[in-house]
Amino acid sequence: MKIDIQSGIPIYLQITEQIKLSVLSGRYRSGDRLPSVRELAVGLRINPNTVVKAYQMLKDEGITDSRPGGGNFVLAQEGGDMTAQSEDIIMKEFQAVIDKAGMLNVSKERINKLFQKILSERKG
Amino acid sequence: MKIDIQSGIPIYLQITEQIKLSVLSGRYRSGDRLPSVRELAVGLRINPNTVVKAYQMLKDEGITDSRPGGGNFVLAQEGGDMTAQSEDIIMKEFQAVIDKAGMLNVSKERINKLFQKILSERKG
DNA sequence: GCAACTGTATTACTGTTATGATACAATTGT
DNA sequence: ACAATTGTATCATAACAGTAATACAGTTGC
Repeated sequence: MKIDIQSGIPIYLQITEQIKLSVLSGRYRSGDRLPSVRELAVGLRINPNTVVKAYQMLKDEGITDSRPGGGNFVLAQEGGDMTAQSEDIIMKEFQAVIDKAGMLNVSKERINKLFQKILSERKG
Repeated sequence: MKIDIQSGIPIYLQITEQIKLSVLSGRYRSGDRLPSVRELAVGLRINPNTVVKAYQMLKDEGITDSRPGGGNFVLAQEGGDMTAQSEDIIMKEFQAVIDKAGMLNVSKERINKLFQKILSERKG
């Protein structure tokens, strides 16, 4: 897990975001245990209370559950087609970038040109 | 100009961001006067001090200049190919979305499919 | 000249984010 | 049983974001 202190995005949100992505990608599966509060705090060199806040949010959103002495565990994501959820996220982000490109007067053709250039550099 | 209170992004950053984009797009040209501090504050229904902070940042970055009693004016952007700068911004954002799609195990072909779907819905 | 506007400065208050230290109760592993 | 680890709770501190009210100095327009 990576935290960007400079980004201005609250650390606890960066943590929840990345764990959500990990669940969507299958990196975390139902029943898996997250790193303990103190363990993750040391690993990221942040305050344990910040991790607590992130874990509390995940619990509130029904993504994980926790037990004192036990840990934080990923819950089964009921009724969710993870592939569809992933693609929804990506499409929304594409929409935002395309909108911004429009504001900057970049033509549709040029947008596609730039995109293909970036995509072609990607492996897989 | 639009401000999203819910986004979590500081208002003064949203203002500087949008004015920078307006300069890049040619909507604001060298010598143009920005809305006055109070005027913009009323228009966006935010505190004048928040606008002051945004305008101060633009001044610090050499994008505008200000005179008491006068206003805030856009400075000529020396040595900058605005088209190139715009495309740089867009490409970096595409890169980020493609990276995230990769983390979510979306294939290169599928990424392109999703992108074309969004782009085709765009006019222009 | 003068009123109305401009940017700028100061002080005070609230809420959020993050850190730091400490404590307690429940689970785990041996 | 017992030590170590776990989540949880509390209190204090600091920095930042945003609001609010007020004041001052310079420019503009009539």
